[in-house]
Amino acid sequence: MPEPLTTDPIAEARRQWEEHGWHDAAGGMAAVTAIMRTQQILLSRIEGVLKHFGLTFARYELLTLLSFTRSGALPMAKASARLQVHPTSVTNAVDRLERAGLVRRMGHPTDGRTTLVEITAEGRQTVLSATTELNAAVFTDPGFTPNELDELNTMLGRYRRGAGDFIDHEATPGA
Amino acid sequence: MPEPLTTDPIAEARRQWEEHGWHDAAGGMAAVTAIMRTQQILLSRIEGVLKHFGLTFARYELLTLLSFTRSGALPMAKASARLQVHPTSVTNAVDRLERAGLVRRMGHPTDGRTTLVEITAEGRQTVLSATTELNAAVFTDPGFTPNELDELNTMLGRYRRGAGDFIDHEATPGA
DNA sequence: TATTGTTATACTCTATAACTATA
DNA sequence: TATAGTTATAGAGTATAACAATA
Repeated sequence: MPEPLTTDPIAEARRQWEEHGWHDAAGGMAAVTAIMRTQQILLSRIEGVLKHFGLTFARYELLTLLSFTRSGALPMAKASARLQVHPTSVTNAVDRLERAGLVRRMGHPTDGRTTLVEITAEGRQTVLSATTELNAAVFTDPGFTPNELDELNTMLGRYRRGAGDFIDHEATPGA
Repeated sequence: MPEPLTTDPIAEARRQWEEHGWHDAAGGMAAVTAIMRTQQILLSRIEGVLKHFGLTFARYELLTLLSFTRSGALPMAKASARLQVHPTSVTNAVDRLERAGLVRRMGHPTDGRTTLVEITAEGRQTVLSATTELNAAVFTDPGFTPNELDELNTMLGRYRRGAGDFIDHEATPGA
């Protein structure tokens, strides 16, 4: 990685936006770019931890989802919908996880078309260890104050709902 | 894309975190996951616009950076540092942009090692059109209130500085 | 005819290592 | 010896299209 910058590149971009007269868009541009960059930093921290377990964030999320299920199994399409990723991404993730022995493919008992993904005992063990380390290394102190976390959860929850990410009754994620 | 969810998957994950006794990490997990997801939504909106210009977000950012330079040119390493991406990513982006006629590679006048990237007239035209459309379609109304934008800029600016993203004197990006 | 999932293909960005050329 | 950049290679996620099997 390169040397540290001596000035905030996003603040600098915002200044340029203002100079070009794009006042209405400057704040939005800065916030959107900041979200992009923050995601990058967080993802890099997370994947640094998950690497120890041979997992990527996408595969970790799939394992976590399965581990929270009563039966430990889910149809591929359900996993795709819940994780909000493309079906081929699930196929790919399951391929890798299956090769690692963390999940297993099974036929559906009544619908011959659907494939069930089931987490294995080893998968449960792995996701538990990974979560423990992730919680300690990132989630317990992600770099925001408790107050900021509440604001983020409220604000982004509202944003995601507005973007059609989910149809919710009225529950507010924050607090 | 799959059918819309009837419940917020992040709120659901948070509930599971609480149930497992991971109270200290639940809020951080939810906020971090929300940032990830929000980034995905925003990026998809942005790339939907940039597609009309044959650009990706990474290439758009490079073009924008060059267009804000006095001379319209920058050494590869400088671009890498400013955009906070890997040198090979810059090489790749410049390859594509050069093939599209939007930038041009030039030798450095005094240092034979460095390559300068210069934006072409067509590149300037393209980045201006793209910015106009991006501002209208996304940045002017990104889905957050002006107040929320300020909070995001302040909060994420502080976060990025804390993460060592840049060494700033004291300037606060928000407001 | 519609749905589920896989395969093939392709295109991102990212990262490491090996290499050339220059300072 | 250190720096700048390219190349080769590999891996990740994402996406479209074609296809098989089943409902």
